Amino acid sequence: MMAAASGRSTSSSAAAVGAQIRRRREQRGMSGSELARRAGLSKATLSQLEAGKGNPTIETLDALAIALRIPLTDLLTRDTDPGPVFVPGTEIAEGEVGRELLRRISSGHSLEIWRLRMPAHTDLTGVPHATGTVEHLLVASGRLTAGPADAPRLLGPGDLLAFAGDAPHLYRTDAGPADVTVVIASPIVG
Amino acid sequence: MMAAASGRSTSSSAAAVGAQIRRRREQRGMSGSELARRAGLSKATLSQLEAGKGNPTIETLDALAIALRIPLTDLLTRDTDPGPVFVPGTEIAEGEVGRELLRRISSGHSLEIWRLRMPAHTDLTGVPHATGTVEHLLVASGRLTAGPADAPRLLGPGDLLAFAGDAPHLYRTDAGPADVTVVIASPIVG
DNA sequence: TCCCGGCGTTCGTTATAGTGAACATATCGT
DNA sequence: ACGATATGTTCACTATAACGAACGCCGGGA
Repeated sequence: MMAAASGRSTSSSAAAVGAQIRRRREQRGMSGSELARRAGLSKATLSQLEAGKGNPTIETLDALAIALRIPLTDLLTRDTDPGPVFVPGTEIAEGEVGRELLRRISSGHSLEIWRLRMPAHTDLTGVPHATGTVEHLLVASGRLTAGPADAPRLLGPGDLLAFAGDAPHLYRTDAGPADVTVVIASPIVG
Repeated sequence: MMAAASGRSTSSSAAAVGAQIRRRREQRGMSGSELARRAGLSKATLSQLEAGKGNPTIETLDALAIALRIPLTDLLTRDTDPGPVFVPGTEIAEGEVGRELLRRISSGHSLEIWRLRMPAHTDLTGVPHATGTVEHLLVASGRLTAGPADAPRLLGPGDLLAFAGDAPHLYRTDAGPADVTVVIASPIVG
C-alpha cells in the first residue's frame, strides 16, 4: 500500500500513535512485555508500534486500549502543548449582564469557554453557531430557563444542559441572578 | 490473530466502524466507488469494511477520514446524540469529595466536562491525560490551589486556569470548600 | 430493444501486520 | 561471582488486510 525501504511502513499517524502508547504505558509503570501480555499481543508487535514503525489494525489498538483501560480514541490524540494560562475572575456591577469569553482553542476545531452572568429578570438570545456545534451550560449558581428556543428548560445549581447550538436558543432568569459556565464545541465543517 | 470461518475476520469494533463509514459517506451523497477512489483504496476494501467484515489499519482509516473530511476519531465513535441532554445537579454530603463526569463527547475534540467539589483541607491528585490534553478549571465558588504539580496556583471564584493535562497535577483546598468546573479537551490525530 | 457507463459485491493474488524464537542486556536473590 | 528471570529488540515465517479483476445489477441514451 505504501512505499517502505524495508520491514514495516511508517505513516504519519503511526508515529503519533506509537508515542502515545508508550506514554500511557509508562505512566502506569507497566513494562512493554506486560502490556503485550495483557493485550494478547506479541512483544515484537508492541515494540514495532512504539517505535513508530507499523500500521496497527483497530483490533490491535482496541486490545491495547482495553489493556491500558482507556478509551480507544485516547490513543489517537496528538501533541500540542500550551503553557499555563490564567484568567482572573472579574467583578461586575450589580444588575449588569456579564458575557465573557474566557478561553478559545482552535487547534483544528474550536472550543470556547464562556462565563455568563445574568441579573434577575433578564432575557438573552443566543446567536446560532455553526452546524454541528454543541453548547453546554453548567450552572454555577442561581436559576434560569435556557436551551433551544422551542424546548427550553429550567436549570438550577449544578445542572448541566447540552443542546445543539446551531438552532436559536435563549437564556432567561426570573426571580434571581444566575452564573453559568458555557462551553461551546464546534466540529469541523464538512 | 483471531478465529474466522472464512475470508475476513469480524471484530466488535469493526461492525461499528463499518456502519460509521457508510453513514458518513451517505450523508455526503458520495458513492462507495467514489469514496474508495478519493481515499486511494480499492472498492473491494471499502465494501468489506462497510459490510462490517474486516479489521482496517489506521492508515486505511486515516485515508477514509481525510476523504470524508472528518477527524479520524469520528469513525471510531458511535453517534453522539445531538439532541438536548440534561444532567441534573446532585447533592453530596458535607465534607465529601464530588468528582463527577457530567459529559463526554468525541466529535472533533474529545471533550469532557467534570464537576469537582472539595471540602476544606483536601488534597487531590489528577491523573495525567493524553499528551496535548488541555485542562481548564473554572472556579464556581470557593478557593483552592490547583494546576501542574510543579507550578500550582491559588484560584478564587470566577478565576480560570488552563494548563497541560499530560503532566501530574493537583487540587488542594485550605480553609474552605470549593466547587470547580473542569473542562478537559484533547486534540485529535488528523 | 441493446449497449454503455456507473454501481456494489465476490473472487484469487499480493503485500504486509502480527507472530514466535532467538538474541542482547539488565536486575535480582543466593 | 553466578544462574535465574525480567526487559526490549531483531529475525524468518505465517496469517490476513488490501488489491485488481472479474461478476451481476441498475438507469440512461441511441
